[in-house]
Amino acid sequence: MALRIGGLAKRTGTNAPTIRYYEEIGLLPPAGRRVGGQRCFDEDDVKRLTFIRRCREFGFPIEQIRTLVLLMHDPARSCMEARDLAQDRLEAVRAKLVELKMLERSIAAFVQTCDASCAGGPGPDCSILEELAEPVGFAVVHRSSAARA
Amino acid sequence: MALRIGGLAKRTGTNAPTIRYYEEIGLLPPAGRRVGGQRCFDEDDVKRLTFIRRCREFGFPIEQIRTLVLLMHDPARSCMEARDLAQDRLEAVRAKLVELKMLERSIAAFVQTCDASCAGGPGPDCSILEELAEPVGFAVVHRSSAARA
DNA sequence: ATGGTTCTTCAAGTAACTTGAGGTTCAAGC
DNA sequence: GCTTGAACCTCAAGTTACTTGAAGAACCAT
Repeated sequence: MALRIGGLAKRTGTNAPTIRYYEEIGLLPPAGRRVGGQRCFDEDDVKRLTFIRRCREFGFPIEQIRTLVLLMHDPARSCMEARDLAQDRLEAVRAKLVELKMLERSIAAFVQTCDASCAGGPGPDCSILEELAEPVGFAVVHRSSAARA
Repeated sequence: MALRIGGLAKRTGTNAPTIRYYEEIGLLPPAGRRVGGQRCFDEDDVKRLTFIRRCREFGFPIEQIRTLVLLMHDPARSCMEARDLAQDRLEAVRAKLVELKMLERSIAAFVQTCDASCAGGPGPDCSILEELAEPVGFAVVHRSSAARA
């Protein structure tokens, strides 16, 4: 059952140096060692690292994860505090979603306009890059594309 | 018309140190100076920096922006190459959107479950944090929440 | 025992800035 | 003309979350 670092890495989708890094910053406890000095891990480590990686995917900064990990060991007060952290993250994620959707539209419009106006070969009249530099509002959309959308 | 760094910062929504940083790394050309040594900028600088910031909002890494800026000065070959860069970005943004949507669902479910099971006060039976550590697939959803969704 | 993979530590590098220290210049008021 | 405070200057170091590289030790299969 005892995993070496590469095994833990594979199980959790983490790079080995990242695992050492987490240990170094105290996000993971100092790993046990075999005779030769190599780290060894067990299923609890898999769980803990899985939790950490999932939180990272969720966009939690490391310091918040540290808090969560501490809260996990104090079950009496953990739940609502964790909930509040998660609520914050949720709002951040939703804001990011809105931004990204706007972004997607803008870039898609850019690409389409490019295809439409430059497909026949690049000419000196390609003004799309110029337009990107126009300081008008947020949306960066070619006029013809804006009309279409 | 001649702006100082603070004016350019305001016009483009950039911090002044960031502008200096861009100059340092050659993303902006060395700015002209007044008698006392302060940088001065003109409308062209506003355009260029606006372009750069917009690209950053789009998630372009600086090195790609450097390429784009160079392409802008070679109009004969710029358009399709810029299009291809934008296409790459578009795909990255779309992938990120998918990830974020999954994330949003997961966190929302977490918060809801928390509200439902812990609202009456924290008890030793709150296992939500435990579940986050379960290495089952990507979605981190309480079983009851998963059933609802 | 030998070779290839995996591990070890330590140091430095990465992106894209931000922050701080310590000093100069500018614009305005008196 | 002088002073004051904001805005500016340079240079250096700090930030986040890792990644990469060097040089060597350990493990495992043949």
